[in-house]
Order: sequence, then structure tokens, then C-alpha cells
Amino acid sequence: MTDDRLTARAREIVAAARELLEESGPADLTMRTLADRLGIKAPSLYKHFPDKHAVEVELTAQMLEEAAAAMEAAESRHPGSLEALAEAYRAYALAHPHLYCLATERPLPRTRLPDGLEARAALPLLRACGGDQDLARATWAFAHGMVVLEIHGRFPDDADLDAAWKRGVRALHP
Amino acid sequence: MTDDRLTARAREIVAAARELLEESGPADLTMRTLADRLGIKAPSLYKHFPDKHAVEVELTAQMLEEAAAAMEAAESRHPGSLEALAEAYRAYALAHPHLYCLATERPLPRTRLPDGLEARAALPLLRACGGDQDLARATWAFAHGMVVLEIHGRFPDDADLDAAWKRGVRALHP
DNA sequence: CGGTCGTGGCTAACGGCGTTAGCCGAAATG
DNA sequence: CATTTCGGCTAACGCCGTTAGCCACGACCG
Repeated sequence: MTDDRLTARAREIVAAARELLEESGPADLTMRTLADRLGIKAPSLYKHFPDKHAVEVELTAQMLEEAAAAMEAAESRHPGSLEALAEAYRAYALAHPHLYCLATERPLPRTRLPDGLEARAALPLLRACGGDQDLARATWAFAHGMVVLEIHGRFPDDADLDAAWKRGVRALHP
Repeated sequence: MTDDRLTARAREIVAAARELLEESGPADLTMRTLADRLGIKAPSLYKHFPDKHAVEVELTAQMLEEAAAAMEAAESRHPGSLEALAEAYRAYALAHPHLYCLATERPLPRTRLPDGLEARAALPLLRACGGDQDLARATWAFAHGMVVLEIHGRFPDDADLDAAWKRGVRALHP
């Protein structure tokens, strides 16, 4: 069951888009460079996607799905450990910084995402917070903030981010 | 002393850019619309700034300066209160969402910012954290995460964000 | 077996973007 | 009065996303 929401060709296009994004960043993900990588011309892409944004939505869905899987894996290795979840979240985001930002720095295209994906991604953290939604949201905000501030070079160069992560996790989950 | 880093005309341009950004968002902040608003043609802007990014850097500096002022005001009204700082941070960011994102969602152009501005913006929070840098950074990440997730509509529509803020502040500053 | 039609390429082109080159009038400066 | 500097201008370049319209091929049906 290989994502029947998309044709095989559409999946190839998304895969190429992802390579381009992760290798070279969002500025180099253009319809022309994407087509080049596939050996076709830019207008042909519109036979498979209505516009560029639709391709980005698929990348967003991939990121959400993989992040959810990473969190679930961390949870099953260390049940109930918020520290393990935080580590997994940080590791995934920093391993795919461009993808993480693309998926994160714009409104969530909820109606175009697979059903239940958003909820699935949020579940492990909610469980680790004992069902406390407010705490889960605060913790998510902390983790997201740490990741994007780090990706964008917002912390001082000599900042000890491991220590800040530990301090935040400790405060949020005593 | 009205910012001698810029000529009077350059300041007018930045002011127009800010209006445009706050009214219509980043997509409508183009060199052509900016020139239009000033009654000139786009190429004339390059007599005052080397490129568009330089204008954005000035907007970033404005945002940093105003956010620092807002935090300092909150601190002087409620010395030592992390809750008051958090409230001020949130209120400022949500009052200027486009400006906040523009200034925040890219690397900090440190060398082109006024000396000491970055440190000044960080100081009130650091003081409220009793000098604990790790806690201050974790708290900043929490606040930034809450703000950008809210701006980008990432939380469920029915999420109680006031409660999540309170819960986070309480956990980080018991 | 032959016609029809959908699929997935193509070229040409449009309008908008940031930006550059080069011109020019007016104001300030010697 | 001469000269330089300042701040406008037009024209144009090479990108961008996107559209229109054409065509080759393979599948499918009578």
C-alpha cells in the first residue's frame, strides 16, 4: 500500500522535489529545476500537480508522517520518557532542516492531508504528558522553538543548546 | 537622535515597507509595490539600499528594538515576573505577525544590526530567569514556538492557547 | 484490425519578480 | 559660474510560476 493518493509518476516527482529541497534549500526548489532533474520540461509537471503548492503539500505530508514515526519509535523504546521524545524530535528536525521548515513555516493544509495524520503526530507527546493537552502544547512549542531558532542561527554561536534542551525538558516534565 | 545609520529618505522607504508588510503580508512587499507607495519607480530604490534584503534587515532591526522596548516596559511594571514578560512578548508578536515572522524566520544578520541590540532584547528575560541562561533560552524557545505556531494556524482551531501559555510559564518558572 | 481517446510529453509565451545599465535634471558645492 | 552629487527615470535582463495549444503514443472498444 504505497500511498494511493498519488500516481506513480507523481510520487517520483515528489521524491525529486525532496532531494532538491534537502540538498539545496527552498530557493532552489523551482518548477524548472525540478523538471530538469526528472529530464522533462517545467510545464509537464502540471500534468501531475495543479501547482507548486500541491507538491509542497505532499512534502509536508511526508515530513509529518516521518516525524510521527520517529516519535512512535522513540516512545516504544522509552515509554513515557519525554526526554526520549524531545531527542527524537530534535534529531529528526535537524536531519531535515529545509523539509522541517517548509512543512512548518506556513499554515497547515489540513484538508489536503491524509486523515488523522495531524492527530497521529501529536499523540506520543500527549501520552507522555499524561493526557494534559495544555502541557503537551507548551512542550511542543518549546521543542519547535528550539529547533527553528537553532536552524536559523538565532542563538549565540557559543550557546550550549544541549543544556538549554535539558533545562527545558526538566522544567516541563519534572 | 533619529537613527543616524540611515538617511531621511531611507527611513521613509523603510516606513513604507513596514506599512506594506503589516497590511498585506510578505508576498506583497515587492520592490515595485514599495516604489509605487512612495510615488517613484522600483529602480530608484537602489539609490538608497543595495538590495531588497537590506530593507528587510532594517525592518528586522525595528522589530527587535520594539520588542526589546516592550519587554523592558513589562519588566518595569512587574519586576521579576516571567508571566508579564510572556504576555508582553505574545502581545507584541501577535500585534505584528508579518513583521515578527520576517524578522524571525531567517538567519539573524548580526553584522548589520545596531551594536548591542540582540543582547538588549534578551536581557529582561535573562534577568527574570535569575541569570540562568539555559532556562532563559528554553523559555524564549517556548514563547517563540507558541507565537509562530499560533500565527501559522498550527494549533487545532479549538485549542485553548491561553491555558497552554499559562501551563508553560508555570512549568518554566515555578 | 482500425478508430478514438486519454496520458504525458513538448514549445511559446505571459505577467511579475529582483536587479542592472545608462541617462538626465536639479541642487549643492567649489 | 562650473562641477559634482543626488535622486529620479526608462529599458532591459534573466529568473519565476503558470497557461495555451500542439502532438506522439499506447490502450481500449466496435
